[in-house]
Amino acid sequence: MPIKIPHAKKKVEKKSTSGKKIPFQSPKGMHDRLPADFIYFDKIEKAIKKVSLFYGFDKIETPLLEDIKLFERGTGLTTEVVQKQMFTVKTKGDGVLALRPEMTPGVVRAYVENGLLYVSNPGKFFYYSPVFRYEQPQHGRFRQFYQVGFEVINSDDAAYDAQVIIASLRIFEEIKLKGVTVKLNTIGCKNCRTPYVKKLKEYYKNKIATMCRDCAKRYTENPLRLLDCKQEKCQSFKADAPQTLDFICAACKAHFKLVLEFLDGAQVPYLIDATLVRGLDYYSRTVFEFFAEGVDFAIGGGGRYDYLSETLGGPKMPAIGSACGVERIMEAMKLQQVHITPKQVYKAFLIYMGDQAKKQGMLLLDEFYKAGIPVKESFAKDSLKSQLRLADKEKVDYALILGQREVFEEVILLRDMKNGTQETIPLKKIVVELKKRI
RNA sequence: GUGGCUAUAGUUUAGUGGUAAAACUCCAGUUUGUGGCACUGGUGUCGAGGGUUCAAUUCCCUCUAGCCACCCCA
Repeated sequence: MPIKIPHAKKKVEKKSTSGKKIPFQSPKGMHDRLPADFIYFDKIEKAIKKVSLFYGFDKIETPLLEDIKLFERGTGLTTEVVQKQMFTVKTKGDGVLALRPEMTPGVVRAYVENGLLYVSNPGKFFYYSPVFRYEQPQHGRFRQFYQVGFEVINSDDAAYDAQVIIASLRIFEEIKLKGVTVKLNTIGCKNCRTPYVKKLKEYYKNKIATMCRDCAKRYTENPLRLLDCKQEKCQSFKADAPQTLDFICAACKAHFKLVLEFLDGAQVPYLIDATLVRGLDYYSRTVFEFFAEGVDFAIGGGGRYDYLSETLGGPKMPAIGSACGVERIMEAMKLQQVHITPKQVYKAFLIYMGDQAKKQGMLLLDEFYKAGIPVKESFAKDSLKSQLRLADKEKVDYALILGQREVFEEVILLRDMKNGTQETIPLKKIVVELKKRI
């Protein structure tokens, strides 16, 4: 076997700029949203704005950082989200802030702190905001992600349980997501949950030995979650476990029944899932989750949080909310190949030849700005061919061609990109003429 | 936080212990001021760092990131 001996490596100076890379990456689980993604991102935002307008929700935005205690007390110390998933920031004093892992406690805080109780009661809000969770990222699971959601604060009316669900479904409808289903359950109030949990523990008591390890832990820490276990060996226990519906108090039962009636009235199809419990401590009564066809994770969820305000030291204010993961919705849209025709923003493209024309062209863009007509340009490319190629790619209807000759004669060529015809128009009249045509 | 798989151009993917390939995209050109089609050419420190070796993109280690399972959730 012949061995080729190579000559010494010669460092070749590369002139290109494209080979160099910045030795930084976006942080784990945090991603750039590039221009192309905004057709989805903006579509969802547009949908929540429209739905909110018609269902009477006002936009709210709270700080990215909050006192860590807000989440410890609100979201709950026993939750995974608070125990392990918060990004924390030390202030220069001795305070500790947390990047919000969810929106609800902040919104409730803002509602009380700003006296909105006297402005809108119940308070109905929507948000479209980033939240942060320190997790092991995976498909559909990120450390920074957007949530879109509704909150109705200071009402225990079942109509709002239904409305929050309906409004969320309307968003999915607006963005043409198919096969969205709602799973629904009630987990009772503070009066009836304790006896129920007792019952549940009684049922599971002699089964601990045969349950999975996590369930053994759940048994003492968060018994409700026993119902949520996905382990094979625990499934058989779940079937015969006492169901919340059979043990909740009359008031909770009546409330849940009302919610269902409102949903029935609105012809919303739903699925009652007795094993549905949620991961945050503050939930009570109605809880729900949204699923979309072809996506294996929940795209959203929510429920009542009748005691959250009290827990935070505020007034008694029953409330309900929902939150959906924007990236997960986007993923579902892509999977379902939801077709979005991007709006044609640019109807015309400015093409120049020569420095004089370039200067003249810049002034012309100002004219179009004043006239409210967006015109695309490419001042970095001097050749006519390149500029026309770009104009073609932009799919504009017209190219405005300004060469030396035209500058001299104070005219401009208006080229119809569809049929290739072009006419000469006095420079002074081009704004008016273009406006006429688009 | 635990276990596993992966990492080659902007993208999707070949390939190799002897300085890398295709398709699409992008950029430029195919003569003089006109896009789409076609043709020609260009753009890569093979994720980062270290080790073994005469030689590493290839083998080994560490790190980072992505993905999968668990956990949890949006």
